[in-house]
Amino acid sequence: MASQMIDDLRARGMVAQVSNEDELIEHLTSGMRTVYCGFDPTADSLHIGNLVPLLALRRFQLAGHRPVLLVGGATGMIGDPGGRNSERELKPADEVRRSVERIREQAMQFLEFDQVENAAVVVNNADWIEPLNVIDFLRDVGKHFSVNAMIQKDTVRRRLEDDSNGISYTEFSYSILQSYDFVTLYNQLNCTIQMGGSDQWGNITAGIDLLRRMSSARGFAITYPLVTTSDGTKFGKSMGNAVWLDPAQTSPYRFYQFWLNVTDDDVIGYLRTFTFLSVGDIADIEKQHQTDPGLREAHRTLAREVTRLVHGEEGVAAAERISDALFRNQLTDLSDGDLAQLALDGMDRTDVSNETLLMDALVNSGLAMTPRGDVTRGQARKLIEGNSIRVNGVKVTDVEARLTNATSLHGRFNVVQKGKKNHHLVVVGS
RNA sequence: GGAGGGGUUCCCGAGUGGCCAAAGGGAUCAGACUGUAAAUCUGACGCGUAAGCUUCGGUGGUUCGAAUCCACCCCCCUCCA
Repeated sequence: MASQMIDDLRARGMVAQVSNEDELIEHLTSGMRTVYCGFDPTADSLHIGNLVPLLALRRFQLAGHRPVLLVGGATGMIGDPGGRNSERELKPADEVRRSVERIREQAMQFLEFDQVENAAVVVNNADWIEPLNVIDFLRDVGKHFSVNAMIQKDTVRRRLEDDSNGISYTEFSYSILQSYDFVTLYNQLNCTIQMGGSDQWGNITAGIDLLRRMSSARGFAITYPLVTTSDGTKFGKSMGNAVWLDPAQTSPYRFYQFWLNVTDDDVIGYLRTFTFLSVGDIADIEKQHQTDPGLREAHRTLAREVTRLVHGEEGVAAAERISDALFRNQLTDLSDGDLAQLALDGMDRTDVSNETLLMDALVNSGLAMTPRGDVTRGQARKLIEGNSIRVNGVKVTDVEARLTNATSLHGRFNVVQKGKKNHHLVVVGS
């Protein structure tokens, strides 16, 4: 069962490195184990990149192990030098605290907490790191770390070798804190396995070393590859913005659309990583996809499955209602009620008064965003003159065009479209 | 504290007195093609309808004119102490 679990993860392309695989499999097979993964509060919401470890923890739980979700209330104050080529800006303390709370709540929906013997646990490393005093920390923990070894770690070395960026002592210390987390979780919860992104390998193995020295215990590391896109763009960005799990920041519709628009080369891999469909089922979908990629069945499945995981069945329904209305139907066929429903479903919406200039509507709705991220009238003008705007399915190239009750669907609705995929519901008042 | 190197528009990176709103590349946005895909081609890419206005770490100065020269300050990197 448990050894199959590693095999399954591997088949899904979710294993980058494993420490001592044979022993780890034996370890996982011989009982319920405790696995932890840390999340630093770098923002007040998790984003789809965080989905990988979150779902991996769930996979462990489904396999009978106990997942521990660590929120980095303390380490988030420091900043991990891993995966970065420049020093992090420190976040204000109260901002970090707020993020910790939000992230904790968001992450909890992916795991089972009640009524199972391997119920998940959420911890915050601020609970044991904040009480530390410097002397004790340096004597008890710091003593076990060799600076000679630490500067060999990839993430540190890269920063030491870079002549335009150094590394501060603060960030240099990050890995010590993370190691100490591992030891603490071992002592408190008998946690023996740490999971993280492949950029965490150095930090995790440092933890394993510390665990051996301080507690004479054996720890294991398992890392997943950082998600990439086949065309080299940054994963998890949609229109330049991160795709968040928080529905207030990324609506279920936009979330759904993100997955639906993944490039062909990535869709199968994402099905493996981001859904709980079996590897066999995914192979069938892949075959189908190769036969007729134009059908986009793989994309539809991916979008539906992941949206369901994050936003539930209702989120999927809302997202599909909007998608069908905007991409499949004739807008003019939609009834008053259909359009009202789109607003309820979370389609982006702006209210304007009768006789509003289309230009103003573009600005107010935020559609007139420059490549740089500002919303300007100039951009609104360029879009209209550049043949990029449709209102209710009809191209509008007149800068003077107005939205009025008379031109609106059912006297008030306007689906304003920028480019092919950006739709905004502009509702005209009286 | 000392010596040296560096801070240019979202990023990288040219530019060393006017021809610079600032080369080139990337990213991004849009148009065409298509399958709400990729690749490709085209256009846009500080703000403004325009006149013009605001940018090259900061503040002052030299000059008809500065991102470019001078002074002081701030920040980053390397080495020395």
